[in-house]
Parts: sequence; C-alpha cells; structure tokens
Amino acid sequence: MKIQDLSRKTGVSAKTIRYYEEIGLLPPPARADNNYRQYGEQDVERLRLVAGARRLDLSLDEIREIVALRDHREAPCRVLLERLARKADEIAERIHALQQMESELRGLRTLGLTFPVDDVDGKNCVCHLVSEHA
Amino acid sequence: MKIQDLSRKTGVSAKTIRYYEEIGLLPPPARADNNYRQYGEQDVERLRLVAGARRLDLSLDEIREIVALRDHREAPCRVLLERLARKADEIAERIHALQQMESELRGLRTLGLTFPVDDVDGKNCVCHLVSEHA
DNA sequence: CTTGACATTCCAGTTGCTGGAAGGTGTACA
DNA sequence: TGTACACCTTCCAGCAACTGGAATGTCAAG
Repeated sequence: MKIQDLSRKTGVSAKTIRYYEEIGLLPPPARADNNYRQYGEQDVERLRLVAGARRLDLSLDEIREIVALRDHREAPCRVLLERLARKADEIAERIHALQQMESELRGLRTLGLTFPVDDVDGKNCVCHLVSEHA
Repeated sequence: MKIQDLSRKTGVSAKTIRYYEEIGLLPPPARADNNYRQYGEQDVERLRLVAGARRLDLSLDEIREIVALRDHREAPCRVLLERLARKADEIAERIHALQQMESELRGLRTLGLTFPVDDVDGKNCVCHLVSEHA
C-alpha cells in the first residue's frame, strides 16, 4: 500500500503521515525498490488510532505515550481513558473562558454602537473602551 | 520612559514589546544616548489599544489594520466594531464545536469504562472505539 | 513520447510569543 | 575603587502541528 492509499483509508494527508514518521509517531515503513514507502494493514490501524485521538484533540505527545504503550504490548486503555477524562475537563474550562469572552465582545460592541463612529481621538469610541479594558 | 516602565503600565512584557516593534505593530521609538528605547504617553495609549484587542483575541493582523487606520487619522471604530462582531461569531462557532467534542469525550469514556481495561488487541476496548471513530 | 499522477527529500513559513546567551549600562553600597 | 545587581541591547532558537513549495524521480496510459 502506498502513502496515498494509507492517506485515503485514514483521512490523514500524505504530508502529515510523513511528518508523523519524522517525529517518531509512526515507525519508518519498509521501502519498495523505487524507495516508495510501503504500508500494511497494521499501519492503517495504528494511524487510525492516532487520527481518532487527534480528532479528540489529544496532543501528539499524549498520543505518543499511548501508542508507545501499545508497542510494548501493554493495554493503553487505562491511560487513554484517563486522558479522555482530563481532556474533557480541559475543554470544559476552555468553553467557559470562551463564553465569557463572547459575552464580553457582544457587550462591548453593543456599547460601541451607541458612540459616534468617526471620532478619532475622543474618548467616546469603542477603541477607547478596548484600550481601557486592558 | 524605559521599556520596563511601559511594560508595567500596559501589562505587556518587554520581550513582547520588542517583538511588536519588530513586526511593525509599534513604531521604532526614539533612543537615548545609551541606545535604550524611550517611550512617551502616546506609546502607552497605543500599546493599551493593542493589548486590549489581543485580550479580546483579535489577531495581530487584525490589530495591525486597526492601528494603521488610526495612524492615518481615520477612525478605526467602524472597522473595530465589525471585527468584534465577527470575532464573537467565530468564538460562538468554536464553543459549539468544543461542546460537541466534550460530550463525545465523556460518552466515549463512559462507554470505555464498561469494557475490560487490559485488552491489548481485542475489539472491546476504548482504543478501538477511538480508532473506529476516525 | 509525452502527459499526468504519483513518489521522494529538504527548506521555509505559519501564530504569538518566550527563553537564553553574550554583552553593555547605571546605580547603590562597602 | 570594586562589585553586586537590575536593567538594557541584539541575535538565535524553539514551541505545536502541520502546510506549501521547489527540485527531482517513477510509473502507467494513450
């Protein structure tokens, strides 16, 4: 299987596959006579796990840890479960921060709309609100 | 005013101030005899606007556009208001995506907990769920 | 025999900084 | 006068996770 085939089967671009290999997330595959990378079904599975974990926003470092476990024939499930939980908490936090920011932005805009819109230096423009805000 | 003073007045690190200068977000300030950067009140105001906009998650490119308008003595309010609105929409989208991801993570974890936790290759572990998911 | 779709490597850029090295300056204190 | 310390300068490198592009090689079809 060539790199494009692996790419199609996993939804990961060839560029990214090479990158994952470079940083040691995927093992260097066998090469054909023409120096093309050759992949097998194992590689599909491994890359699918990586891609699935990426989709869930685990970092490449976290994923590296998980696939390393698998490579040592240890079940990474326990660790993976823990990571999923932690990541969910992290995301919940980020959501909270973003929600605050959104309401702040909308509030600022609403307030800004009540001000003259072509006031370059005056204090009555949204620019000034933004500055004050720092 | 030296760079640390400006830093303290704006909450932006000296390192970052130099960086902003380097990328043209702040104009190169006058220099003292000893080659130290010298800032005035104008610089405080300008940097406060930049810092406020950053805090609202505008990109440096967007901010560059806004301060450029100000430099041309045009009121950037109209543009800034528009950017704020657009940014709020963007954030709302991101929140939505993150919410989906969070519930997906929690669901996956709950499901994973019902599986044996030391199953290296079997189909009944959370790793497999994650892979399938790609 | 050429066109097109693949493959390879390597280098650079993205965003918004931050850290560190190597050196110069300014002031307070013994 | 020495020296400790906080500050200043420049430049170079690195983070995350890729992506784009150049230059070159390979292979099958028409």
